[in-house]
Amino acid sequence: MTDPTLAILFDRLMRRLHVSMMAKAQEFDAHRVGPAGAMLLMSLKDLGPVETHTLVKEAARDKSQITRLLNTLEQKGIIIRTQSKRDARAQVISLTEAGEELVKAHQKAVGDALAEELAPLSHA
Amino acid sequence: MTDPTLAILFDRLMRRLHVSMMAKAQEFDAHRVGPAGAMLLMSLKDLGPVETHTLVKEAARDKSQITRLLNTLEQKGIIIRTQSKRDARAQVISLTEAGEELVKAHQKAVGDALAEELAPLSHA
DNA sequence: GCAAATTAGTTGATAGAGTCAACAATAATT
DNA sequence: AATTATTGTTGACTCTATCAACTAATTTGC
Repeated sequence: MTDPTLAILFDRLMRRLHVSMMAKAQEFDAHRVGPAGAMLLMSLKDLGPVETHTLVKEAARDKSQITRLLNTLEQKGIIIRTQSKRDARAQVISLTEAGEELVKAHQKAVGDALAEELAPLSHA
Repeated sequence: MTDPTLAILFDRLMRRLHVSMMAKAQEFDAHRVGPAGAMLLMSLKDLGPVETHTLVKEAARDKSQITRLLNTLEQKGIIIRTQSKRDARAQVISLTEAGEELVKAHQKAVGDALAEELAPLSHA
């Protein structure tokens, strides 16, 4: 068994990160994808074009939620869905150019915010 | 700037923890306080009896939500609110005996789940 | 000591995220 | 070939988050 207060620390960290990001959202979140969208985009950036079910596992969210997130991202021209050649049921999700731009901004913002939040904890 | 993928890892960890806890909830969450309630109880256990605003800062949640969480916990006999002597506006929140029992079970469950989730990551 | 500003906590309204079950289409199993 | 599992979508519902307004009490600044 691990110290359960670790979970509290992580929870608090993520919460602070969340509010910190929301506070500065207008600076980088031009397309208003929100924190959930940002996480998904960053995963997509790391993984490269992948099928939806891979994103479901990666993001540890319900598949229904991923569907809906992808819908809004697609409408905004941030990702595109293409038929998978391997599996006729599946779709391959890719970042558009606009998506690539956006995800860079998000990565920077998250990285900066994380650094801010972690700084006071780094000696603990 | 810190590596933003760290945020994805934390997010995923907390999400997995969440589903893991929900899956086994009937084993320990007799009062059905849910994940949010569990976190609050564990904070309260760590801090000892404190005024509400301290919990607000600790949990990094909106105060309105803390109020509502405390309402349900109070109704279930898990916490009690007493007038603060220091400040007539404030209340001191304490765990009842039932609360103490419950929080121990939660701490164990969170600790175990965390250990499970961290195990495969420990060499990364 | 008193008006103005701040803080503690509650309530209401609304939006967002999570969960769960059902479903159609395709793929894998045996 | 028939059964079973997987992929992704939709609908319904609950839970969580956010924001503004409000009362009451406390600090602050003059």
